[in-house]
Amino acid sequence: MRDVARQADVSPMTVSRALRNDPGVAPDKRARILQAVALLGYRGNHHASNLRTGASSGLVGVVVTNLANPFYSQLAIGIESMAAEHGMRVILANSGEDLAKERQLVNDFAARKLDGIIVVPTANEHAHLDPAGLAGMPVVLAASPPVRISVDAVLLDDFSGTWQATRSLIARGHRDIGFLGLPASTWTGSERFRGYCAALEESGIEVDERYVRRRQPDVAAAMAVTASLLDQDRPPTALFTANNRNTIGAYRAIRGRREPVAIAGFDDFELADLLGLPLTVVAYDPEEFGRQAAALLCDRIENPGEGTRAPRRVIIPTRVVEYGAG
Amino acid sequence: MRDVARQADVSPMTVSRALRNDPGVAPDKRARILQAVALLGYRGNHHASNLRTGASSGLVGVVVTNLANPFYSQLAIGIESMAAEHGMRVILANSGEDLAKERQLVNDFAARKLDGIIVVPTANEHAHLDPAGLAGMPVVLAASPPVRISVDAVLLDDFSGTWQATRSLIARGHRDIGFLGLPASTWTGSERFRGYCAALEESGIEVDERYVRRRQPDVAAAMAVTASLLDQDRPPTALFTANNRNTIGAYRAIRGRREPVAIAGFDDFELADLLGLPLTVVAYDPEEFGRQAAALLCDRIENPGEGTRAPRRVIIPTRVVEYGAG
DNA sequence: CTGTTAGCGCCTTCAG
DNA sequence: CTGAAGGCGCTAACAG
Repeated sequence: MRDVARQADVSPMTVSRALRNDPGVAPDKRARILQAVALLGYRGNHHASNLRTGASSGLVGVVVTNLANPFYSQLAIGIESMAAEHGMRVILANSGEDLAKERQLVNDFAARKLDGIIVVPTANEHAHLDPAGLAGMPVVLAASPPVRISVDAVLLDDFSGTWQATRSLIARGHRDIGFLGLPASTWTGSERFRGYCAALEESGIEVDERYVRRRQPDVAAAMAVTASLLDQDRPPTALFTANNRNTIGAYRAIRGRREPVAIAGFDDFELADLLGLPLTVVAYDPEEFGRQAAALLCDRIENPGEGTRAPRRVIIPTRVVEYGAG
Repeated sequence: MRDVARQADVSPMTVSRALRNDPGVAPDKRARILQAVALLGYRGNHHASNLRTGASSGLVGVVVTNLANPFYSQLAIGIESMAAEHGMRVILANSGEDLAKERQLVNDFAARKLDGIIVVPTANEHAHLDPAGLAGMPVVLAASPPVRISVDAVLLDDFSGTWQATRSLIARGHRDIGFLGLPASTWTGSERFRGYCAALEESGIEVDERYVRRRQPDVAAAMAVTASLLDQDRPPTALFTANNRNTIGAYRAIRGRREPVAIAGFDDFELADLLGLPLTVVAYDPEEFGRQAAALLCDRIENPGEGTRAPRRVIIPTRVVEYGAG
């Protein structure tokens, strides 16, 4: 900056002002300065500027559990687009469902003085996500409500989406319905199981633990587990699958079989309508989910005064979509 | 930091050293310092530290053209994973195929003093991507070779992948083969068209411009264009589709029709094997693509001395996969 | 092993 | 409208 000042024959102070579009710089000097900047290829230093102003870094951190799941990529896309509308950029990181890594990422983000973070928590342990311990950095949780901390959250309508989709299986005459779920300790895992149980109960069907599985982290595992479900005595005639990985795995396991098995699953996905099996999905807009999370966060960032305002919850609606046999 | 120093009854310098795990701090003082840090909830300031050391920010920037295309999300996943192995984080941004936005993003990244950037260029104008104009910040291009600048690049084997896939259509007796391409000015668009032409030529088939289309940015457009291709006199009996968006759009347009149309397309995608049509795809590993790009970049970052070393090119191999009729 | 001094590049403040 | 002085939080380089 000194070099630019010398080149333009003004003081560094004037350069600083010109570059920030401060009103009150003589047009001719401004022109000289801009020319000098171009000539020297000068580029400001955000670190120095942020250090002095203590100003925002213009960065939002995002921590998700599994980027390989298209749901999380789409979430990231939604966050990125809303953040861009607020002039912010997104730092993306993957916790891989590892609580220690999540903690480390959050701490790193706080040290970088990010303006805020959006986290899909891996576990129910949220103490490290309390803004009070993060220099007041706003936090928004996605897909899981806060536990013993007070922050905004965006959630899906897990319970009633699952409930309705399971009902639609029952309405088609199924009574032996398998459940390919998520770990019971997670919010989505538990809410979706609750929805499944509620639908069975209201029709007087008992939940049979022989039909319930909860440990299928990827498509291959879901395939294997589906096969084992169907190979037992009196196998289920239908399945509820708790996310898109399970739906696709179940579909792959079923398609080679003689006896038809109906599927209802959480998450819509591209080409779901073309699978050539009757398929019910609990659909919602994952990008909108991300946009809502970013909107909550940007609001907190832009209105820091109201930091003590009650935490908000946004519920993303779901709808049940029936795909025909193609 | 002063507060911590006072609390621990040492000088700020010692705190600084302790926090950076400098060897040569008495264990008892170190313990006192860590305790004080915990008590006060102190957190270092990256901006100040970076300002002083001029050191790396530990951040890699990524600019892609269209995050909504799963190819780019997977690319980002690969970059994120390799960057994480090198202790770096990723800032993700979307240019939306807008050159002005790409320029702005790159400039912003340079001002933030990122350690390096990976860019999927929107156009053939690359002057703004020259490290010489970016304070020496390393740049790696993805999916497009550098034009009039000297930087590393990771490319797909666009030409021969397309050539082979088109040949496989010809081998099955097709001679009227449509081409759903990408804009001719892009590298991938041009290379894939070249591969298509080469395959036709070697079999003595003339390229018929009536069968060639290049402006289908999304699935809906690809569907509409496919319908118009097939509704002309003497419609093509097969199609080569230049990316996954076009393949899926073409598939959707074709499946309701009476006369069968074969498809070969660039990009593999989930569920491609289940579409119930014979489908040939040019497959490769998009995450590996991202990992290779990040590896090139991290190498440049970690070995800055050799900045003048000749630019490298990594070609990601493709293979042709034939999916049966399901 | 520890503290002192000085300054990274910028911006707030105040005096011309 | 412009410039001089000083300091944001941290850490090299040196001196004890």
